[in-house]
Amino acid sequence: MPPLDFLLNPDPRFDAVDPRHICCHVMNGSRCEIRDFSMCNVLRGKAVDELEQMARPTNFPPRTPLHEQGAAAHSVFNITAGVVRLSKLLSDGRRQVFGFALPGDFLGLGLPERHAYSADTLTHVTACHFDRGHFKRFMSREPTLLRRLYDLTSRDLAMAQEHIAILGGRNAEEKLACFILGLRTRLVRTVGVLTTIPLPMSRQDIADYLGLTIETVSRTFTRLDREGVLEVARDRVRIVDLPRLETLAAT
Amino acid sequence: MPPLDFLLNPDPRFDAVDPRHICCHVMNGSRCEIRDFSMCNVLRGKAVDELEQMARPTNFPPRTPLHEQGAAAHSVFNITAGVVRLSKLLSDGRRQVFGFALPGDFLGLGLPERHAYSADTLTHVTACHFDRGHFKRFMSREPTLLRRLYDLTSRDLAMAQEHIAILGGRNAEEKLACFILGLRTRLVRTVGVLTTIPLPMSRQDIADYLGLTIETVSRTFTRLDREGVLEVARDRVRIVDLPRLETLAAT
DNA sequence: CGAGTCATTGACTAGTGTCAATGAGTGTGG
DNA sequence: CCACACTCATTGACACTAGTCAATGACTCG
Repeated sequence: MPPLDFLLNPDPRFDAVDPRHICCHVMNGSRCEIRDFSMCNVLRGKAVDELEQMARPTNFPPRTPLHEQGAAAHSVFNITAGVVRLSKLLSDGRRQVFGFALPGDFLGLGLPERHAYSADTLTHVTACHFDRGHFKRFMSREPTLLRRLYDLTSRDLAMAQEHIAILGGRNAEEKLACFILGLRTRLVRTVGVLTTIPLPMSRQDIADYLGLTIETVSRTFTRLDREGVLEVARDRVRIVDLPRLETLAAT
Repeated sequence: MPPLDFLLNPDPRFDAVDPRHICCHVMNGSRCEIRDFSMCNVLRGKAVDELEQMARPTNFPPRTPLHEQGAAAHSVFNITAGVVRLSKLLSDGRRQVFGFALPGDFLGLGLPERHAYSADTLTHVTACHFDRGHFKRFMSREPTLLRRLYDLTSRDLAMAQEHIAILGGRNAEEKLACFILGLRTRLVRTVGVLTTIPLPMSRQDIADYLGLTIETVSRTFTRLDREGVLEVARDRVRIVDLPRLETLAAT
């Protein structure tokens, strides 16, 4: 799947690129692919250069923590490639997955003192790394950026409410349909419309996102496959019957 | 329950009070009870007066809509007394309740073009009503207010994530324990610590908040009552065994 | 090639949902 | 003031979805 290369496999030459011009103007030798929809797209002129000076481009291998729940928050991140799992380990041993951050997503929106949840890479990930203190001060000098982050937080809140509605009263089939279609929608901005949806997360991650068990996720995938709605593989699903999937999701 | 009068029964003489000084300084002839923790508490001097000019104090009887999901958003509200249910009717006929707004809460945080959900009063409610356009312009002139609303939105996002964790993997007993303790915590800022928690919402509302049915809510209340954890009445519960309730909630 | 991880499948169980009847509380009109 | 209708909550019987436990299969990595 060539259009997903960008998402899943950042350029290995990344490390060689001049770090002073990676984040908001130039990346991998060309224009930054995510700037159009990223948090920094409201900045102009000198402010962009200033943000660039602060940005430290960073490369994470798969299954690496960007930050841990409860730890003091020193950093905020802007994801430029790859997929990050946002989750929290609860006191009863269960893990709740809140979502999967994609390129263009900003981690650390509320600028909290301590991270409320953990962020771990599922794929190779490249991200612009900012010192939280520097970023906070920069934000208070730049009301347009503050306004932008406010809107992004509002969007995240709306997404969380969608998530609540999915968890609140749906059966396993409907939950899974919502999950696939939600992922599909969010991938549009980076890779365009897809019929094959990559699943870089494990069945356990999907189960923890939907409030199900891994067995139920597996069985439900199998059933949707048998019924000709999806073609399920370990790391991707192909949408065979979009109308029926949409009927199941029925938001 | 005298300390709950403020929450549930606003002063009937409310309408008679000089409307020019109701919202942020003076209410019911005395200092505004919610200003300390409300969105406007970051404003000083002239800005407070300006906000007051914009605020239209409004009185809503029980079971009245403040706004409907999907409707164009003309207003934002700051709740000064009473309880408001935030919910959304889904396409399958189910109703998802996202939460219950209490005095000091601000409705319309993202300043969206259209309301994403409905807001209906459960009790008598008094609220400062603002024209959305005026408020938006005022906010862009007042970075401290923008910053404050940003923080409030981040707090709402954290609450939504709590809600997700509650819905994600708990049984009915744990969900109900979380609900009661969550309500208790949020009531602290207005009425102080309580052992008797008022329940102005119906069993159906609780069920729709927790992703359960009304029957399961009822049965679970009955069991917690039999086991000596709660004393359940139609419109309130008394916490008899707080430690056991906290064990059940086990966040 | 073997160990290890992750996903699938099956058998059984437990917790909720569904359907239906009863009970309690509230408001209205005679 | 009481009777009635109406709404909401409780309780019971039963069904069914999803969870639990266990075994097998598929894939990856050294």
